Amino acid sequence: MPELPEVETIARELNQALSGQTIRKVQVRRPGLLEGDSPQGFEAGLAGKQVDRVARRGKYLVFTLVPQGVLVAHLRMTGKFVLQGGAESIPPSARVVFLLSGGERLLYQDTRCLGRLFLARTEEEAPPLARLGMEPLSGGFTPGWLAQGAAKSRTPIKVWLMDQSRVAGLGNIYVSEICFSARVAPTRPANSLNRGEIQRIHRVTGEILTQALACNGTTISDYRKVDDKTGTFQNFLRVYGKKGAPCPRCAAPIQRIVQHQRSTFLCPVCQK
DNA sequence: AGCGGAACCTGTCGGC
DNA sequence: TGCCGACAGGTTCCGC
Repeated sequence: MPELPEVETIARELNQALSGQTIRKVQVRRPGLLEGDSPQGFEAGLAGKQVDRVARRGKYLVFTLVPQGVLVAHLRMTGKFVLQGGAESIPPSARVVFLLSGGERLLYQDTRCLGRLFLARTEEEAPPLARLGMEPLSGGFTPGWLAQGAAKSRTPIKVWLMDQSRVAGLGNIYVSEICFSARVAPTRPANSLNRGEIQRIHRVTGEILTQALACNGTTISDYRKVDDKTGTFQNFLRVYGKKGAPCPRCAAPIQRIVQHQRSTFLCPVCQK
């Protein structure tokens, strides 16, 4: 479910709520979500650790622990972290329960159980993080960098932008929106984009992610903030999920196609 | 290197 | 009402 703006929103809220808190006890109710550790090893590795900070890398959440260790989480499609008071009842979709020293509980909920949690000694030692590419809101994400990478690949630009080892954090919703705003057909081979098109992709990526972040992300069905509230960027989506609706630029009907087994939404008239 | 397809899971919605 | 297939903010693995 969540892409960069949603994961960043969650990371900020978790950082605010958890910094300085100690994890008293952990209950793993769905062992299949863990990578590497047994439930016992995972629970033992976290009990008594203090959360120093929570940050985002790509679509991963990284909890830095004191005295040492990191907890890494990927929410995949339906994962969410929710804070609740100790008196509330724990819902069945809570797959991992973190009991905090302050009496609150942090729930990892995940209907589809596709998410993954694991422990590592350091962020550098967490293999999936090492494979991530450029952060699209970082200074290194420049038109020049984009042009150089795209020039080497015949992969459709939508699929190229979603490859986490190239650009880390973009997913199905935002890439459809980026291609639409940049007026580039998502099926275009990455190496066919000219300088102006690369520059437009670069510019609108920053604009869209920044605006989505200001909206606390996009809620279509599952995504919730840590306080269980929704994001609001869905009100600004221009093509995602809008098959048949008039294009906001030229009024032609928005089309849905499938790329890489995922839905892509586009305007067949004004995206070239 | 790169691409397509299946697998991992569960829930919901639309059509017949 | 009920069943069946399609679809869902993602990633990884396998075979060609």
